[in-house]
Amino acid sequence: MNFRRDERKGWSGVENKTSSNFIRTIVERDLKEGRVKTVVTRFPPEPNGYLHIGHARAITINFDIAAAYGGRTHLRFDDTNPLKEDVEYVEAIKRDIEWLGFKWDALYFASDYFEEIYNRAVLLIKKGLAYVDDQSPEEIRRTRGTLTEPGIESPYRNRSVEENLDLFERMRKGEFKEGEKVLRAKVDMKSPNLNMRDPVIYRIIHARHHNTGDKWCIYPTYTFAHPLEDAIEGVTHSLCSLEFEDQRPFYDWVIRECEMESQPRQYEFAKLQIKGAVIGKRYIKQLVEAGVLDGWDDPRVYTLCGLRRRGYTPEAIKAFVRETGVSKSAGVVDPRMLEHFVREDLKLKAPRTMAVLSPLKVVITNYPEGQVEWLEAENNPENPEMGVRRIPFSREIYIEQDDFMETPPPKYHRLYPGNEVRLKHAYFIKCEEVVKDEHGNVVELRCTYDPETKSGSGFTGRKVKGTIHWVEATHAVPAEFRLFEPLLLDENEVDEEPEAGAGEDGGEAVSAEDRSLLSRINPNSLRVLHGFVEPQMKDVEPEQKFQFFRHGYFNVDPKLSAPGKPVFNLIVSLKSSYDPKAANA
RNA sequence: UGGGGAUUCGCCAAGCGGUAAGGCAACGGACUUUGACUCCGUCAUUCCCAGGUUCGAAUCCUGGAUCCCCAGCCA
Repeated sequence: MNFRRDERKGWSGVENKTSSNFIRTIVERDLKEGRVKTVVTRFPPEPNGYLHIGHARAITINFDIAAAYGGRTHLRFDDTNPLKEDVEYVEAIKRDIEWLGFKWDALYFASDYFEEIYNRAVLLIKKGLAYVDDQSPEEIRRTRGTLTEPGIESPYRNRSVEENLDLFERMRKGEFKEGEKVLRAKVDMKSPNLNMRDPVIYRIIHARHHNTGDKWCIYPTYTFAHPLEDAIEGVTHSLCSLEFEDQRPFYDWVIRECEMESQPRQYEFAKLQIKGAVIGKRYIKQLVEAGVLDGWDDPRVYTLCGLRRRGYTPEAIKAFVRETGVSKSAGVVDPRMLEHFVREDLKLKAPRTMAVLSPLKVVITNYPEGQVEWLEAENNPENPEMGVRRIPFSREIYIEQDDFMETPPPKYHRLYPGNEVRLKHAYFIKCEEVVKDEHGNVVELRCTYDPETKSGSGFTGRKVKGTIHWVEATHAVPAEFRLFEPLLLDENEVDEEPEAGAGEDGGEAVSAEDRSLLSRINPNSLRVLHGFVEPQMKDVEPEQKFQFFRHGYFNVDPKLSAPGKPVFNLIVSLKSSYDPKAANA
């Protein structure tokens, strides 16, 4: 075995690879042809919620592309709608990006550009390419046409430049009510692309903005603001998801007609979907309110704070996201791929320790009463640099209930009456007697040990098929274990917001979909067990990660764990080729 | 009878006219004081379908099929 650091993989064992993709191909071409000198990308979240694994992918793609070609990546809060945004989210988003390990080269707010964006709108008006429309939202919708029919031009479409300028300025001054007037780009009401049918580029919102306060009461729409934001910052490659493809012609129109010096280009890639993942804001909110989840950071949910609390590492998330690639075909990834990367990352990082999740008492009848010996145990056989620890052994220990069967199926090589197994780091023990309560439940095992078989003694007299873990009873630290299964019974990802229907944003109306979501919840998505861990685990730190021998990787829950009262979240179980069902069959 | 995209192994995904990378999963086997890890082996004569061009096509052309997105003063 080689424990030296692998340059490509680092200590985590997670490879930092990135394969070829269509965006890299484009960037390389742009660099080669000289269209672009320095690659500039951006991650532009709206501060209206918590980041999830899909964002982690967008973040990684943007930072990786820039890093690969010596460029820069900006973090830009796309805060053009004061109704939805809050500083709480800007802080949470920054924290999550930093946790992932990315450093933005610059941080901006779209709202910092409001004056500039306003001036570009004025330019459009002066060029006869934008007009103030007095139609109501309903009228605008009705006259937009349909997918197959062209739209109808607004009666206000041909107002004079002077009138438009005056009206737009008065909009800014707050002379009108919300919905009374909007500024529209004058493009083509007959375009087969609905986004070109005179899109609204400014609307009136009398609300306090988290960044600009009450300075503005008109706000640019995404459609208009985004290309300008990109151009102002000198973004060269504006990467977004597939649903914005239809938006690209207008994006280019804005850059051109607003006479922006910088010429960013938009490219779209498919969003990442994970089978069974719950990431939708509305759903999580609903499940928190219903008491199913205990917050945005519930370990069963794929928000970054949830994954973090569960115990997923940034390295694992990034490796996963990179392995997943970038393409234009919308696929659904198997969550086992993510699991693979945490196991891979934690393999060398996480100390091994023994934890009994469902204890069964074992008395070693031939071991002297009152005697305690301290055995040496390696902390990570795959990474000897992690050293050793001492663990107590005595007459009474706990083993896992699953590691004993009174009438075992074939090929069961754990404990059963008359069988001998090895206690990890300790001795062979043999089950001599089964103690039951009045209901016939097994409550205790009486075993004998063989002093000859002590671990490390070099004993080769005979072999046993099974090695099981255990915790010495008198030094055992009580601990809580939280085991997770997929949140949903079926495997469809829940990400997009459902049709708002009666309850617009934040509305409380319960739709049929909402009800059906509750009925899809896996009742076993959370199981809480109470067992024991080794004595040195008493003073464990939040977010410390361990491999519980023969179980899996666990994370110290930062919310629920308390000094002396550790609570562990199952990150991912170890793989296993042992199938109890098959064995029973 | 609108427009824009997609379609390569069970799942992601390279490939860009020269004869199908890789990862996940799965399945054999070796090793094993984790039924883990590791190791070794297997896993697309075929790229949605049908024609065509070419010495040669997953890659080019023609026609068709299926799926996704777009009618917010959301982003």
